[in-house]
Amino acid sequence: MTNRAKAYHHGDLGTALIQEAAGMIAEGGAASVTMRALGDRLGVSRAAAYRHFSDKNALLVAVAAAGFERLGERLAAVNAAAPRASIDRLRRLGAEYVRFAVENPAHYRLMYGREALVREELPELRAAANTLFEQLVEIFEAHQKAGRIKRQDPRGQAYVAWSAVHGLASLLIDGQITATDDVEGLIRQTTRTLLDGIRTR
Amino acid sequence: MTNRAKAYHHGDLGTALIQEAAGMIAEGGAASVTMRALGDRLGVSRAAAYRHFSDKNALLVAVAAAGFERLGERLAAVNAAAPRASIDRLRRLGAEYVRFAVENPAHYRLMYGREALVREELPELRAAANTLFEQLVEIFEAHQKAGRIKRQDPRGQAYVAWSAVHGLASLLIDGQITATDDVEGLIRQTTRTLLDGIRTR
DNA sequence: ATTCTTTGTTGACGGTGTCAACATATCGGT
DNA sequence: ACCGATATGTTGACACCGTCAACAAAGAAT
Repeated sequence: MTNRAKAYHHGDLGTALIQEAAGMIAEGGAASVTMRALGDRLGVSRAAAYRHFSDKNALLVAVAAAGFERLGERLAAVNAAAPRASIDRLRRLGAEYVRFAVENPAHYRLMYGREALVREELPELRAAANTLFEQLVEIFEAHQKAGRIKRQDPRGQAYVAWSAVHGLASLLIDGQITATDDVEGLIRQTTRTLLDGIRTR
Repeated sequence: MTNRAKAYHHGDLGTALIQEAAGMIAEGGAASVTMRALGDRLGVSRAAAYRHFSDKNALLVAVAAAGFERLGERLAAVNAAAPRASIDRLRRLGAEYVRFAVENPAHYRLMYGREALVREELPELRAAANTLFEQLVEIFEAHQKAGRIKRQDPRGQAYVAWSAVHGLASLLIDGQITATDDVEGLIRQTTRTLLDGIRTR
């Protein structure tokens, strides 16, 4: 009793809503998430969610935030597994980033797109995205000190790298690249080209 | 009479719908486009559009197609203005691409995103996007023959380049890059890094 | 002039997010 | 053990949305 996590009638709706919504997004895209359908799936009425989230938008923001957490964990795992700060580690990070996006297309779109989420200030999401980005900047700074990559604004370098992987991920996700070709090869070519442009000669 | 363009009651609704919808997208995003609001703006009823487009989706597809046309024109202008096939021309093309996206954020999102447009086969859009991409591939092939860039699959090179500019455009558009910094500088750094990775040493 | 076809309007339907009013379950203090 | 307060869930209603069927009108064709 007083389980702290489970409470009241349903037992931690709120987190259940986030998980279920994430599942619906994975199955049918963000557009398939409906307050009514969501309630049905959880055996709860259509308005129940409003005791936990002010808005449908707020719920989706929470789902997106959970996505940032998962992405962060995967990148951290790569960081831990790869040999000490090397160009190869950068390559692996980029590849893992794109893989996450391709494996969770609708979720990734929700995280970074402005279509499904309202424009308002979303400090929660901004913070999550920023944390990831700042880590990337630090990695570039470390590589600069080690003399492996060109000395220039590391923030700019991070933006460029992020743009490349985000762009590839987006084009794959949105079906712009008819990706029956091997995706891994494309990822490899992208990271290699990018790092060739950044590393010292 | 029989003006061929203007006809019947309104006078070429259809193209008027496309233009007005494009205007609404520019002003308030794709979500602000509503059959009712669209009709009001054109002094026409909510269902009038259905004599010209089978669907709201079909209308948006037409708007997106018009966007591809405008983008194509701008890139063609750069192509015509820049000195004969040079690395600098590549740089200018990339920069112009990103500028178009930043100047028409919602329209660009509509063109390349999968959020507002339904997943169905959209041969019209695919053809428009493909035309642009194939031109890019040809440019890379020409540069390879001239020995200015590395000899490898030009299609892959084109994908990488496209990913970089598309990624940068998307991050800027969706407010992921707090772009109070000079955007032009970021564009320059991106294209320079990318080309450094592609060109011969 | 009459008919046909194209174009536009109106009313209606089901679906959506959201809110106010209501109902109930749990908690905290006594 | 009770009881009020609070947190949680339900129901009915509203406005808005895309879309369709039935209707009206305007131009084209004969």
